[in-house]
Amino acid sequence: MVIPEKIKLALRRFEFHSQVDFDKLPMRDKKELLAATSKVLLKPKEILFSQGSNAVGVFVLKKGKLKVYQLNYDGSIQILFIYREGEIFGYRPLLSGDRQPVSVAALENCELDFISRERFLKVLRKSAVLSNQILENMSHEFTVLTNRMNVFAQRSIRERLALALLILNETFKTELCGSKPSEILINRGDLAAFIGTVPETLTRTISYFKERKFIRVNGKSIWVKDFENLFILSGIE
Amino acid sequence: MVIPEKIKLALRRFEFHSQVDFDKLPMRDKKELLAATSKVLLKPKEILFSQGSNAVGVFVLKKGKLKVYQLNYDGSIQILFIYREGEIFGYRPLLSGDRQPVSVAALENCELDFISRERFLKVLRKSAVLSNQILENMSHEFTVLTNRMNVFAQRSIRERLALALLILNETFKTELCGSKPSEILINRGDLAAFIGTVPETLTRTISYFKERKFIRVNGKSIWVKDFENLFILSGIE
DNA sequence: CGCCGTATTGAGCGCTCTCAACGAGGGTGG
DNA sequence: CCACCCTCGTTGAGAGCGCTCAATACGGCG
Repeated sequence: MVIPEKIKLALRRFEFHSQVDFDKLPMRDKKELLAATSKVLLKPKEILFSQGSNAVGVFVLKKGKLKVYQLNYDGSIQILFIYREGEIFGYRPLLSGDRQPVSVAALENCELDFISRERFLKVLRKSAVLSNQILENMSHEFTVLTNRMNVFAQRSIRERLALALLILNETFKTELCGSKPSEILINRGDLAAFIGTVPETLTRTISYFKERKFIRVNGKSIWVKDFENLFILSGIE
Repeated sequence: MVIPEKIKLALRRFEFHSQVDFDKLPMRDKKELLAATSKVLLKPKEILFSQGSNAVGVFVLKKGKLKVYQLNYDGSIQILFIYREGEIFGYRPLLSGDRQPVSVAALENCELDFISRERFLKVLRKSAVLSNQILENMSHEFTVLTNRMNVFAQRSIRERLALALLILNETFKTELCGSKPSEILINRGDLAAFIGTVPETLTRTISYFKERKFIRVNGKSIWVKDFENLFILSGIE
């Protein structure tokens, strides 16, 4: 079960990897940045911060998965990204001066490092290596976001789910997986919010994929079986 | 005809302003950056660069309007942003090493300055002021993009058009307008591609707004008449 | 065992797409 | 100057996707 190179390559346009490598920083900067981090622990569904709040600092996700989402006036939610271990986030509103445009909550038990606004900005201002890494990350993420926006604007639910499953197969990858399909463990409501639909429609589309043996389902968990066909269905060329 | 403060404030979450202020740069950096720019002129519909090409440099739009879009495998296009005078763009793929994720073409006669990849990166690497401005810009644009993505994923065509018209009212603002509504001059195909629909549906929705006197239409041009109601309709709270 | 939240299945409807025809406007050539 | 064409915009009819509402099944937990 090896994912064809062609698919991996195309998927990169849709995958975040906001993984700043602190080891590349000069030792002095690294120490200053990481010296005074504080640990944050979250239980499933616990909210880290909410849309509209002021940005207080930067977080590094050490363990677990987070959802980043927006709440709409009608109560519906849209999940914009799902972060996995290693991801650094929360720096964008710090830099632009905007309020938090999103809310962040835990999908499972999470462990995070918190770096305060002041400390982060101080190191950023003087460290060219850090600011270059952030620039590089954000540039890529911007590309990813434009690609995803196109998908949301133009594609059917079936196409979006096909793509979402390929993305989540990466997000849920662990060392144990190797090249095997990941166990995508997420409840229907969250998955629906991620592809921008309602749980009923999602369930029907999942059944459609299951019938055609594109995926395997067991309880909440989903495994991709047929990467080729999901890729074709996703229509990302 | 004054736009209520509340609406202006909410719209900021959806407006780009990638306007790097070169005057804030140290004179030496500014000179180095701008010394060797070359002028580019575009006629309407002319393509500046295409999706998948390598990033060759950075552009500053001095005059005119550009569309930034993606072409889908089925031939449909999605306009992601519309740039106006003052906007700087093209630096993101330079920084992330991605290929151009988008194509750029002129909506009207355009005049641009071109800064080569090497020169831009050279100045960026040593100028903290420039890299901070770019960071700040990109952070805000990221926020805008997440907000727009949510709209595309969740909202009806009517809601999207209401929002699009409020955004374009800003994009098409000139000194002449003052606080008066702008003349939004864009053909139906492009406007449809901007809100993620087809021209037929767009026309019907425009008629709907026209009947209710939310907008005024003359040929291709559209003027917003009722900001309050369009704002409510857009559902961005 | 009963309860509550979550997932599935069904029925029906409305929005938006597709396909097709027609109209308006601008440019070109006779 | 007029006839023609080509593109763009509008209008109409019909179909299908995806939403809502409602009922039922499932599963973890007290």
